[in-house]
Amino acid sequence: MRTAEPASPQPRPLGARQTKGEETRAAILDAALRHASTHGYEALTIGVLAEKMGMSKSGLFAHFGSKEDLQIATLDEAARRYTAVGFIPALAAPRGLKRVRALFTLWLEWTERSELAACPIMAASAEYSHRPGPMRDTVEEHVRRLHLEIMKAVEMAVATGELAPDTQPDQVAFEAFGIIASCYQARYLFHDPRANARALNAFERLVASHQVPPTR
Amino acid sequence: MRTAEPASPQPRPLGARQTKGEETRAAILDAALRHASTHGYEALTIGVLAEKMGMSKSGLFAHFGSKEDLQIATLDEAARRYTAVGFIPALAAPRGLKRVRALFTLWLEWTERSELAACPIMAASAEYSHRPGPMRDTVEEHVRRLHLEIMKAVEMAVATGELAPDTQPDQVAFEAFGIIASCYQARYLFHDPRANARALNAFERLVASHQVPPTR
DNA sequence: GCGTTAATCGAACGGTCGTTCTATTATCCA
DNA sequence: TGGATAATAGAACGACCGTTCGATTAACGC
Repeated sequence: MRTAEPASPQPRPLGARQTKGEETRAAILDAALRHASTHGYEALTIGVLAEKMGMSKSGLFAHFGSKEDLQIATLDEAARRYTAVGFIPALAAPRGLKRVRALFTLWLEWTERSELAACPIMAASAEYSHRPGPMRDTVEEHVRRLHLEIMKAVEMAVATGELAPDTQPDQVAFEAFGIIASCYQARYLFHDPRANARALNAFERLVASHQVPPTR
Repeated sequence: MRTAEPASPQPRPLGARQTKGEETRAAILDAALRHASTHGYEALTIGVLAEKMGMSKSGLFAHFGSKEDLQIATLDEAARRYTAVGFIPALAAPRGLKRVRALFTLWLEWTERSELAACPIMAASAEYSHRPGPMRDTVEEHVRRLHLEIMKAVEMAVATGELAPDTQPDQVAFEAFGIIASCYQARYLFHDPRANARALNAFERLVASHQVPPTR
């Protein structure tokens, strides 16, 4: 399926100036990400992207070994941005419930903060969860990693005594993912202006149900 | 975008035998639904479908006015099946919490009961929620209808006194959708055998949090 | 059974797809 | 600044896309 191997050039020494090629590649991935987040990863065609970038098909193609590599690189770029915009900042919150809350709220907001029309990771999850292949493997890895991070944050909230000791971190992560997914549906399919409020409401009820009861 | 108008033939008088054309069309929609539920609606190409059916492209095409009509007809067929398999049977349960529960569990199971690889409605929701057009409008209508039905069932459970009077039916529906979505992700992306158990667990916690407290 | 209409086929259309070449230009390091 | 190399362009490929059309075959109502 793939051709040669121009896909990922060696990472340059840190701090080195960006090559023209790296610059172009980054610009392509930016356009690809925006396009994929509204039209899906399968709609990432070389021709459309090349026209959007004002360059030739073959010129654009040369930055990636194949269309599949372009798709994967776009998905990886999405994960990189989420990590930078929605995850790392949440680690500034102190361990425990505050960090869990920070993770959730940033997660809700990162799409808008990144000026994307939708969450490109959840979109990829829906698009590829049923289709074996490298794209499915990649998105599974990214989503699984996020799942684990949420579980870790919940575990710490149990350790600090803010959440009940019988809290099941994986169940909490499962339900948190559901709230996010439903929020996206309310936001984008229903154009419901109360989508975020509903999500926050659901999250607070989720947390409250695991908080250590005052009596007993 | 569309050609003539062979799309939907007049509905025959009830009980009349099925025309050869209607039969073929139904068989096409069956194949289309199975294909779309794993590969997405955008992957519903005339050529692939024709080969799957063992007929010519133009022969298949003649049953629909355009590719878009085929996609919409496939989505409508999905909704029709869900209604028959996952919704109507739930109405056999008595009004109140039992019916809410029946709606939820059937909803969880209808995909497997229909031998589909995924829920074609949630898949369509994810695929088109960001893309204006007839497909988006159609899926929005179907999902909205389901949303309303769940709200109605919850309202009845409030009326029977099984759920607290301050229960917000739309919030419950919002969270129920989330649980279903997360279940699908766990099932299909993670291959988590406990996906259904997690979903039922989450649903029971959702219901319990709205049940009338024994004291107070 | 026959005539009419419905259903299907086969070939062809202009387009776009991903990909491969070769040639040309731009960038970068010594 | 020159010479090696990276980046891009252009044309072409075979394949498939959705769609049209005219011819052919099947199904149906009388």
